[in-house]
Amino acid sequence: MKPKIQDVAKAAGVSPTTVSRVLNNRGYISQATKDKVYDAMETINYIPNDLARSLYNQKTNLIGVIVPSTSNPFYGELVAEIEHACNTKGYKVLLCNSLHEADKEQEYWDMLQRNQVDGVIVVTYNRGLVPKNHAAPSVAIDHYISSHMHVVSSDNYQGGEAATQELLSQGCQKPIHINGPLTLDTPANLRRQAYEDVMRENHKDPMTYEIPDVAYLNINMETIKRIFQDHPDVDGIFASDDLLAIKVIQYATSLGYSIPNDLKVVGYDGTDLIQTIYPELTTIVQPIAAIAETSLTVLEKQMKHESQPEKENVLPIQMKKGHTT
Amino acid sequence: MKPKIQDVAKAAGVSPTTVSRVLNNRGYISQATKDKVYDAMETINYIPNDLARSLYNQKTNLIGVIVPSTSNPFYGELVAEIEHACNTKGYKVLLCNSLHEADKEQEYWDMLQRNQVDGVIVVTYNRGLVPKNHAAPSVAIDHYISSHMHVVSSDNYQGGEAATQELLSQGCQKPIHINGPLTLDTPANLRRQAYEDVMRENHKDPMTYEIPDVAYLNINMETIKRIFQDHPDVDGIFASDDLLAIKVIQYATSLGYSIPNDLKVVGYDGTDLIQTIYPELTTIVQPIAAIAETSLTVLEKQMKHESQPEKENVLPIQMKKGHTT
DNA sequence: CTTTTTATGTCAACCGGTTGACATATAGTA
DNA sequence: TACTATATGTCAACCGGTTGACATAAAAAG
Repeated sequence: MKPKIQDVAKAAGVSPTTVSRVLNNRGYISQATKDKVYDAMETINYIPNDLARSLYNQKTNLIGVIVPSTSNPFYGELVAEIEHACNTKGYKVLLCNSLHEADKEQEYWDMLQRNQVDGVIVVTYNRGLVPKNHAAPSVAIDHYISSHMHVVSSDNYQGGEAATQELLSQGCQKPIHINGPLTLDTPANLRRQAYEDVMRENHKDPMTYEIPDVAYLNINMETIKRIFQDHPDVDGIFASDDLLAIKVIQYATSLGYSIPNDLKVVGYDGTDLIQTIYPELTTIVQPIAAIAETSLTVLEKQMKHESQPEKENVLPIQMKKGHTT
Repeated sequence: MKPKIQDVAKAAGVSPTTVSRVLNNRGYISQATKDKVYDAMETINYIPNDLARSLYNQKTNLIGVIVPSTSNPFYGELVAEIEHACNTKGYKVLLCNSLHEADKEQEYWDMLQRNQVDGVIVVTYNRGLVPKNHAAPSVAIDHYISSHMHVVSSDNYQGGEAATQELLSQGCQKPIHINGPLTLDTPANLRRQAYEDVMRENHKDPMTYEIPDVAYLNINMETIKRIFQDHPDVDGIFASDDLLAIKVIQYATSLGYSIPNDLKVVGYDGTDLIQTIYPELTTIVQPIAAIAETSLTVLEKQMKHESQPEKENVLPIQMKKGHTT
């Protein structure tokens, strides 16, 4: 049997209460006793049971994180940053990959609640899933999950502006925007809005294509092909994520387009990974670490009830100019 | 206050024991009572407390997963597959990113034990860290952590053979191997061994370079530069992972080498991501999903004590021929 | 030589759910 | 009618650690 506090007490020749006092730094304890207790814990290999502690304390230090999938580099990096931020502050991460499936998201929410998580960070696509009785602090990254949930995102409008202006300033006459499904109510739609606004400001007709499927890596090449069929004279593309941008570049290159001479391409996300293996890509860099930290801060504010966090937290993006524009 | 079993009992007009019986399908319960109980749970928004359950049951259904970082696509995909396998079988994943730091790994092991995880899946680099008293089932992926820990890996020797033979069969006279730090005691070193064996069988001198640092994405370009300085006539490179292979290709291209005419390159890992954005890369594909599933199976066998799992589980690799060889 | 402060022990309740033992009552069956 | 299977209740112990109340005693301070 695993040693418990009783065993430590016996080994150290003190009472269980004293052991608990040592462990929680409560009341008066002499250094000698502390040493005895720690020695005893060492010799009998005592490991505190956080389950029991959490049950009594009504605090688990668990944070649930729901993302589509860590196999996508953006979410992989985001999760790594969230986990890092959590670890720094003593929280532990329960990881959930929703795979864009609504029922999975729902199951994960329930699971996290059953496990008494102190908070939930969610990057997910399906609205209205959050149980109405969900009392745990929660924050959504880049998505409007429900009207009363806090949101952290990067400045998608600014990003859309920067991308579009980059294409125009590089001389594109007919830049096209490709985005994900607009049925999703996400701040990322502001990227498209910004594109359209900038185009109109420049007296150009915005032209957008929509990728119907959000399934990861299952990028619908049909849409990309259609763009080049419809507009062989396209000279600029603003893709709503880097993978899409790379797919566009590959397809365009296969058609004989020279990048950036015939066609300029801007991506979005700017993960370390893509920047490493595709450094030539011009892209809008999201502040992933800052998003992670801000999300946790928002959660903590909710937990401590001390100050009401901002409903919407928007973080600045950066443009990273490569050789594709 | 969150509703508890007592509240459900009151709302349903039954005893707490009956509610528990309904929840755990124990003893005799009439359908009518079941319905009453479920209805009551619904109306008062009851959510079972898994902490309390786990405490009594001595089973948390938590699996600890320690990887260097999910920001690396290989680990990102591996974690996604592990989480998926766990979810399918009712386990939950506590995620730990060790960042290759020994003390972090140690802390995570301790944390996982305090949280009473049912098992640990670890992909880590530092030997001898596992607490001697670590009783929880555990399995290492691709690394020999301690002499008595079970290991799951892909067939690294076969992978090394396949990669080297591919280069030779494509006419390389002087293929060079680049690998990670050999101080790490990992089955991945078999890749190098296989390379050396195949070279000798073909009466060639093996030539290997070692990347000193394991820090992610912090690939030491110095080593790559040195290879081309030392051997401008190099005509084949077998890199021990895809990112390294891509870096080599980029550098070689910048020097004016034409791939695959002047230089052929084989990578390793074959993640979906790299296959998507760099489909031209010839690489050795690790069976990531199978590794994840096997690891969990090994853990489960240990948990159930029913059958002793194999000490070492080696899964077959596949070569994916692209246009870089 | 009191009065505090420090140090430790005993005991029981509690966190929320589970389970075995035992009691009781109704419905179905031999 | 007697027997059994079904259905539900009461009660207490337990999982492992925490905490408040209270007692006691030695050391430090006045």
